Amino acid sequence: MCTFFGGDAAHPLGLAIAMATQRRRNGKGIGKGIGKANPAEDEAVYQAILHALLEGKLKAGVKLAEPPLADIFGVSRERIRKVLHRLGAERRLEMIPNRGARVPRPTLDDVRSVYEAHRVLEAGVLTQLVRLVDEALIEKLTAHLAEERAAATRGDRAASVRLSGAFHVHLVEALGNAELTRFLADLLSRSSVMVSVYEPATDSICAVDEHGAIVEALRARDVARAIAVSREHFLHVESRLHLDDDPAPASEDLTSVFGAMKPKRRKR
Amino acid sequence: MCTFFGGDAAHPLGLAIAMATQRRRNGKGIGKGIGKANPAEDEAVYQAILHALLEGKLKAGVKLAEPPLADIFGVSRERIRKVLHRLGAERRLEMIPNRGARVPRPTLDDVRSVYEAHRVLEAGVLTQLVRLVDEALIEKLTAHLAEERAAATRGDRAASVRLSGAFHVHLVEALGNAELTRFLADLLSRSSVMVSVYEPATDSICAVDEHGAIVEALRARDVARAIAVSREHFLHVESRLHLDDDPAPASEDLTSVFGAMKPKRRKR
DNA sequence: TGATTTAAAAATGTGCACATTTGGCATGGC
DNA sequence: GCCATGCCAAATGTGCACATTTTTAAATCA
Repeated sequence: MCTFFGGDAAHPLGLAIAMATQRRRNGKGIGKGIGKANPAEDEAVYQAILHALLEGKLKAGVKLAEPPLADIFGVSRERIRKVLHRLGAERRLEMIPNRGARVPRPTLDDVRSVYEAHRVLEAGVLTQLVRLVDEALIEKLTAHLAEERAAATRGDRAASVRLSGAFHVHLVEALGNAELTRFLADLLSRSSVMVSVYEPATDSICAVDEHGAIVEALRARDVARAIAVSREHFLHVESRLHLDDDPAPASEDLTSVFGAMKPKRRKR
Repeated sequence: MCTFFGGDAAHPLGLAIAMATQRRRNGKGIGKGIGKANPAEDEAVYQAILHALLEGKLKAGVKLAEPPLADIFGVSRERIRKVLHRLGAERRLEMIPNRGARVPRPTLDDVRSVYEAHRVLEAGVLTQLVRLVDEALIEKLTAHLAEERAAATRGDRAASVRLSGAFHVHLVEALGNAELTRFLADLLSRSSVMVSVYEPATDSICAVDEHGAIVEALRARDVARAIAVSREHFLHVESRLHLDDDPAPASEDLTSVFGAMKPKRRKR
């Protein structure tokens, strides 16, 4: 059932390969010449790893060593190092001193914690939203519901998952508060990593009706009902969480994960 | 009125100076000798700068250049650099490419956004809390109220400010959700920086009664009332926000801010 | 054979030497 | 007198050469 996934738009992978190819080859000989200023390069590597993480291509527990990544992306090791530490600061990677970076292996409690946080947050959001709700918002949400339903009947599971998460994003964004929006995005990105372990997205769509009930309560400006429905919705999702029995050895081969990008040179 | 300030306990400044003094002096001559592994050193510098930020010693807009900081703390520039970038990733410092780090200068809207986020979050927290509230929690909160009142009558403004923030921390912590607790801590730390610009803490205590009303509503398990009171409380605070007319040139002298710590050697 | 020790290889962490960029200041032109 | 331009000092960014630590493998011993 509904695994919430943040709605990222552009896929900067193409950008990554473009920048990787255009790297200069400097004679490594005597020439001490160095400092190259390319801020886009950092960003491209960052986005590539982040996307691999969000798309679940990087399985939980996988080690992200610096040398192979530097080789794959065709950049210096410190470049990789900086990105890895940044992802660690954002709590998207687990950094252990002297032992490198790993994709976090969340416990079941961690997952529950994230879902509960989302549930509590949305209760607050709805409380505030009933004060601001207008026809335009209702229409927007209704249109979104139609999209969800369409994807569901069409059997497009990927779209269903995406739209299901987007619904909740629409709710917070309606408040127009950057802090709250960021917080939700944080929760969603974290939950997306968990999918690979506790895949709650086994059976198909079930959320559309519940989402519709929330919109209905909003239209009626019935705070209590909106919160109650939202709560039930989340508890419903949480109850479906289960440990994936077959941990799936998790392909340790980073090259296959980032294989799409063409580095200066591969392994040799 | 009540400026919320996260309840930090230990003051790792002593630690910082201790580590600064015990730094080795290596002959800077030919000896290429290098790599020293001291994880506590990073942490000490990080905590020192963070605390200066949270305590408002670093005024908004101040430039945090690497060389002087490296000199003050007696560590290498890259050490400082790493810490600065980390603080930037946490959005506590404003990082501009090729132009270094500055203490952020939040707009009035930024401040309002933070307070609004706290307000919305607390609405959600209270919604969940009325389901879990028990005698133990009520007693704990009541005891806290007594502390607040004591500090107020005693005229201890610093304690009042600290306890006022701690009250809201107690509320989220009661849920036992790490994500939510972290989010609140984030909001509080951000608002503390804003105090230096829009000091909302001009007049003394006013929150104790409002805090008491929240506890009262919790005891009665009256969600609507709890949220309403909380909301009023926050709006009350927000309404007192005002732009500080006299921006106070902001002592650009970093040495005076971090003067407490004894480096290997000062300016010379 | 299995567990322990030891040595080699790989990976992480850090200071340093640069290159690049920015900011300030003086000089010169209008 | 004021703005534009060029130059110089300072600050930021980055690759590299190490040291340190961890991990892997081999070798030794019980």
